[in-house]
Amino acid sequence: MKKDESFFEMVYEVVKLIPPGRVTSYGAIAKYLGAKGSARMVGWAMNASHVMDHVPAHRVVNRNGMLTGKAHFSPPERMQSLLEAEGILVENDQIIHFQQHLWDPEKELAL
DNA sequence: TTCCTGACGCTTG
DNA sequence: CCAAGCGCCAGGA
Repeated sequence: MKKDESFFEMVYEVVKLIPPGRVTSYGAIAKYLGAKGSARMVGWAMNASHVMDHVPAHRVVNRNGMLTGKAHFSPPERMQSLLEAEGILVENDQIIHFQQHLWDPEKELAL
């Protein structure tokens, strides 16, 4: 992997690799990047994602499958709409069958 | 250069 | 079981 890029750029690549209808957690990405304890960095990177590149940040949620970052979308409901458009049911800002849609980079990419 | 903040996660009370 | 606090790393002021 390219490590010359900033931390958030690496996060973008992983998020972009998330297939439609799948979701992942900040911690999973952080762990995959080696910053297992720094899930916040992933979320922080996502915040800049909407400014840097078109990253499917709506496919990234916290470890509970809760749309904690929805507030950063425009409008916030956009996040849930995008997820439901991919076949992911969301209720009360929480993904239904989160584990079922979970896409773990360490498992899927099996690096 | 130093201090503060942040779309999280885990441990402890 | 529910609530609160600390720890993580990087960027901006």
